[in-house]
Amino acid sequence: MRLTKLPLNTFKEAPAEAKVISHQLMLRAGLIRRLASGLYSWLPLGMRVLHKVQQIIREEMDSSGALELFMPIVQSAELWKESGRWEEYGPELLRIEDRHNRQFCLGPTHEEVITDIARNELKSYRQLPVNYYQIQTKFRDEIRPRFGVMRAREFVMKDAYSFHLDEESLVEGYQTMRETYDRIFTRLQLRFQIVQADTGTIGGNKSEEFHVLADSGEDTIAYSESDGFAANIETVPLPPTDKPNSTSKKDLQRIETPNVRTIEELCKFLKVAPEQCLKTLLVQGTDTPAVALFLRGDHELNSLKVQKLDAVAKPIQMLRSEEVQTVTGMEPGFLGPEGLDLPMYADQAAAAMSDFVCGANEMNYHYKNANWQRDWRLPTIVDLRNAVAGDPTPSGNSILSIAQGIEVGHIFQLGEKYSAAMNARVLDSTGKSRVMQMGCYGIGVTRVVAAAIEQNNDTRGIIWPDAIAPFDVILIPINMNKSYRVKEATEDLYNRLQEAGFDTLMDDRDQRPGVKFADADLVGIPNRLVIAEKAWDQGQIEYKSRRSADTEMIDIDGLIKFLKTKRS
RNA sequence: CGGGGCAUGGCGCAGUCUGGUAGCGCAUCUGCUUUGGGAGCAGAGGGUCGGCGGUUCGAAUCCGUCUGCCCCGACCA
Repeated sequence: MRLTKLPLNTFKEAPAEAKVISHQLMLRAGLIRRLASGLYSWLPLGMRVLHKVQQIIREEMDSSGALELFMPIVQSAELWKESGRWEEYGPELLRIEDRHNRQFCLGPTHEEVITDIARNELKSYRQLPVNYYQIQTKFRDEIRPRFGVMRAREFVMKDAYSFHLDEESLVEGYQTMRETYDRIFTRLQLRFQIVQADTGTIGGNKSEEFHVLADSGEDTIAYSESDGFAANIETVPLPPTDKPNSTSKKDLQRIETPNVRTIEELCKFLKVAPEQCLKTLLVQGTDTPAVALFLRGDHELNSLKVQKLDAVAKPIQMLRSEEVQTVTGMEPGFLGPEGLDLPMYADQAAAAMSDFVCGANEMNYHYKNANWQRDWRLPTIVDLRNAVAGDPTPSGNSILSIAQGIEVGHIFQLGEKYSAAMNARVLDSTGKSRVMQMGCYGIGVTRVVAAAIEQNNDTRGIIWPDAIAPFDVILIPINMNKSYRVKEATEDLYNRLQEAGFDTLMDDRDQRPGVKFADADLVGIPNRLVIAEKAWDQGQIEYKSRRSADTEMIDIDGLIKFLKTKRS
């Protein structure tokens, strides 16, 4: 590709709307443009990257034995009613009507459609197992799209669905996909981690997520290398802690704390650590206006764990400030265990506290040196919090570390959730009709691009992994317009590189070298060749890897061979 | 949806408090010079100041309202 044939607008400054580095760089380098909130166009340069990612995914899916197909984005409401998700899915499902007032939705995922296909096409156990996949646009009307393509409303996803006669086959198929994903993300040259996960709205039994490790990731992962354990933090169970010794000699003190509402303010005001504070949260109850939850001040509520409590209404909802007032007569910020006539649950760590600080259930007052049992009945003790660094692993053999991750893949053993609801059956070898077992497997294709940039960038711009770079090599001629020899050499080199199978970009623009270098760095092409008269006359060319700071001189004769060693 | 902020040429911003007919940098176009890390000079084009309504002799600026976007919380590939 000649740069004079590729309209490329790069920006020195990132648009103000972009906050994370991948979003900024994708806009600056001219990969994507925003149409509306959560909707992005992919420009030609970005499209090349997207294609390379898709190509790798296709190759690995195909070689795993999966079969590619293509399903509509627009799906009929009947199918969704059949699976029960028309009601279940909520406002994230964009519902539309056609001219005949028939109801449709934009597919956020394709379980319903594929199950419909499967029940029509698959009749016999002899046809199983089957794994269908597609690379398609999905639409989810996210409450808050953000970070550009990383959490867009419209995005490209590779989704695969496997069908099996029995659970054993499902587990086998799942394992194959797990290995396939491992190969895909390895080929994409991403640093990733497989973690145990919750199944969320998709449903099913077992599921694992593939996370690209990056500080900007929205998910938190707890792991221990020595223990071989990794899980999404929301799923990590925590072992019981020791019970408090209720033999404290300190007296309960009531202290005036004017306008001190948050744990942070409380710590500053009373000069105590968050670990000594008790946090009281009110969530909506199933049969009661509220349920009180107690956590240690430095801990975070784990909403999945909370939702397992029967007394808590699902989905979990924190009481709003006014609701807290109606229920307790108190503003949140001064809540505590004192005299609360509500179902109460204490996290294990909160229950183990002694001589703690907590709200006095009276405006502008807190208690100090509070103790369970002596001062108030100890609530039901449950596991309510997120793990933090230093917590034990479930095996108890090691200690957890915490990292941020971007979820780029998710694999599920769905079981019979959809096949049973939609009556997808086959005959087994005895002629008996059986509900098929299903697995489903997703990769966020557009998200992978953003994740790759999050992991690979510097102050100058993107540093593409070789496997997904829009071009392998960029040619930068110096003074091409003045020097006929440079022009000729560049053209010649361009042809030779293309023939040798390198995706080559030739910067034939009439620009100063500085501009070309800056754009090459910003766009992040892995290999750069500079053609200058003097060196060329000596049979040499300057090479620089995007990843390294230094240049080296290469003999032109050995150039192609040299570049091949650079290609992984 | 709740809380906070922003909206001025393609991008980044100033001007708004204190009303007087729109400006800077980058980008774009033309010419000359320049040519190894985002060049210099000279010139040019491009804005109903997010929309609507009001106050005023006069509104980017004041008031009302709507819309869009960004950030913080619940969703997810």
